[in-house]
Parts: sequence; structure tokens; C-alpha cells
Amino acid sequence: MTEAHRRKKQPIELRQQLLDAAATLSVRAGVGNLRLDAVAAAAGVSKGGLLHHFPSRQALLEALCEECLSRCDRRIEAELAADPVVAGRFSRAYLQVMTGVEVTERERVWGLLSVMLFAEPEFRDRWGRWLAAHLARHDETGQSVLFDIVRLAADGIWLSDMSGENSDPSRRAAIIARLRTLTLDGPEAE
Amino acid sequence: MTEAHRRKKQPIELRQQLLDAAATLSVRAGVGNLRLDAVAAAAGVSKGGLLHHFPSRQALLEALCEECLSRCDRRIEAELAADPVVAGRFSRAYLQVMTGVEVTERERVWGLLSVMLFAEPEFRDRWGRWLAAHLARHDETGQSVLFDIVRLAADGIWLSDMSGENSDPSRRAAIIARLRTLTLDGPEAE
DNA sequence: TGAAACATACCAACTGGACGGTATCATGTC
DNA sequence: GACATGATACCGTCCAGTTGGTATGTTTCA
Repeated sequence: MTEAHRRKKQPIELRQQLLDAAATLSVRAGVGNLRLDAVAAAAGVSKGGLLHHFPSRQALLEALCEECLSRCDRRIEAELAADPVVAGRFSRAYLQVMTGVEVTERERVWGLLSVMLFAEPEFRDRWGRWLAAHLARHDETGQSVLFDIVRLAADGIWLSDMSGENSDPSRRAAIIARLRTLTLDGPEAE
Repeated sequence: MTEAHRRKKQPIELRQQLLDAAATLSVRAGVGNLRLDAVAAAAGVSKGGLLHHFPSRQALLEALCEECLSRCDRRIEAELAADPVVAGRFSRAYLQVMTGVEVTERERVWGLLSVMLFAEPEFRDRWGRWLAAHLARHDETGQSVLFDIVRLAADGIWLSDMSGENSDPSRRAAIIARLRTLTLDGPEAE
């Protein structure tokens, strides 16, 4: 009947659009204020269409969380592959990904969303497990508190990025650069 | 008529109880899932009673935010007063307060709540302004990226504390100790 | 002084809108 | 034609906020 029916059906693309829309709206108004109607509308589809892909609100949120994690994964893997120095490699990649250097606005949304999902109690554990698994896999856990500090500071930057662009960009860059060199100095004697 | 009517009226205490209840419930289920009924019940009062003190849900959340900030203020001030070394004093106090060494469970709730409120878009700016004001007042902004890193890492610890007690406490303590010494080394040449 | 008059603190029941979810129908694709 | 995809209409529930009360404090004034 309507025009929407007549268009080419591309379920995979739509699914992605729905997730993108959900991410954007979550970041703008908070995960708790995410409304199915709004997500569907933003993706140019009816609520029925949305519920076809995600049978419930909960399912949508979980998919959102998984998408977040897998995006992180992909970017981390890319960074790891491009880094020849083994020591502190993971922490460096983590820093790079979390601080989101040279990243598109669309990627940025997903970064912010990560923090917001982290604040949701139902997804905290999921995140905790993700990080623990990665740390175990790259086995930097026993290395040095310096690496820990670098990663923690990366989280801090990530967090402060959420509060708008109030911080001086050059200062931010200097901090990131300094953190990066910290991981390259090698773990000195404690 | 009912027993509740007959009890001693202590509006100030009740107000505090309501805020405490709201904080606890927010941390447990997320700010977005905070229900007025539940808050009222947890404080041993009816929803009407709650709405007498906070005319709307929004008002309650704002009061919650203010309470959070003023609690931070008080603890920061206490740390500052107890620290004879001027250089990096604020960053040290910040680290101490945010990582919440030797803190009661009740205080801990408020710490966690801070992060959750930070994740709420409507309160992000409020927090950003708070921090900016404090940084300006103690004028550590121009000092050293090391101080920045310490504060950012403190945020990171704070954040990771939210994901349950999965981290090794002694390791956590080591990190905090190291961060502390970083602020005491003094700003070396960049 | 004390008791009316007012103000504050709270309760119980209700309402109206928002929103998640379902049921059913229409259309595209293989 | 059979299945996947998506639209429309509708229902039930949840919950913030309203309303109209009752009980407890506090002030005023005869």
C-alpha cells in the first residue's frame, strides 16, 4: 500500500540502521529513555518492522550491547595487527581505540554508547567479562601497573569525552601522547 | 488515621531518607529504572509523601545530583585541608575521594551514583561544570599532564569499581599508591 | 493561657497518557 | 505458493502526577 512496501527489502541493512538509530538515540537521551517508536521512526520503518527484527526491547538492547563489543573487538584487533612492538601492545591499542583518535562521528556515537551501557547494571557484567577475557588473552595482567594506569586513564578520557567538548583538544592530545610513550618506555623496575 | 500519620514528623530526616533510598535504588537498577513508588516504599512513606518533598520525578533526580556534588565537595575539602603539600594537592584529593579508600558502604553508593548520573545526558554538563570550576579554583590546569593522567586514571578506577569486585584488591591498591607517588614526584620537565 | 486559624506533612485513590507487545493483514522474493 | 519482511491497528500495563482528604505543628489573638 504505502511507498515503504514498494522499496527493495534489505533486511540486513535495515537491521543495521535500526541499531545505529538506537545507538544515536540512546546517546542523546540515555538508554533508559530509548523508545521503540522513536527508534523505528529514525530508521524509517514502523514499530512492527522493528519488532520483527528484535522481538522485544530487551532483545534490542542486548543486540546493541553485542554490537558495541564487537565493534570494539574489530578496532582493537586492527590496532594490534598494526603494532610491531609486543610489550604493552594491548594497552596501546586500548588507548587508541577508547580515545578514538581520527574517528568518524558515527564511530564516536558507539564509543559514547559503551559508557552508557556500562552504567546500566544489566550490562556491567558483560563489559567486565569482555575486558577480563581480553586482558587474559594478551596476558599483560602481570606486567606493570603502568599499563594498568594507561588503560584506566584511557577510560577516564573516554568518560570525560562524554561531557561535551569542553576540554582543550591540544591538551587532550598531549595527554594521549604522553600515555602512549608511557607504554613504550617498557616496564621499569617497581 | 493510619499509624504513619501518628508518628513523629521529621521532614528533614525523611527528605534525606528519600534521597538515600533513591540513590540505592538507582545504583541497583539504573537511574532510568527508578520508580517513585519504590523510592517512597524504601523510605517507608507513601508516594504522596515523596511528591510532597520533591514535586516531580525530575526534581528528585536533580536533588540527587546536587547531593552527589555536595558530598564530593565535602570530602574533597576535607582531603585538601589534611594535605600540607601544595603541589598536586587537588589531584591527590580527587584520587583519594574517587577511589574511595576506607569508605563506608553507604558512601560507596553515592560514589557509584556519580558515574551513573554522569551517564545521564541531562546531568553531564552539571558534572563538567563542577570539575571545571574546581580545577580553575585550585589552578592545577597549567601544571602538568601528569596530574591530568592521575585524575583521569582515578576516573577509570571509579568506573571499573562499578563492574563489581572482579579486580584484585591488592593490585588496585598498588595502582592507587603508584598514582599517588606520581603526584608527589613533582612536575618534571616535559 | 488556650483555642481558633493557619501551615506543614503526609496518605489513599484515581486518571490519563505513554509505551511495550500482539494479532492480523499486505507485499516482496525465491 | 511459501516464507520472509514489514505495516496497521489495537490492547494491557505501568507509572508520573493529581486530587481531596487527614493528622500534626505553629502562630495569632482574645
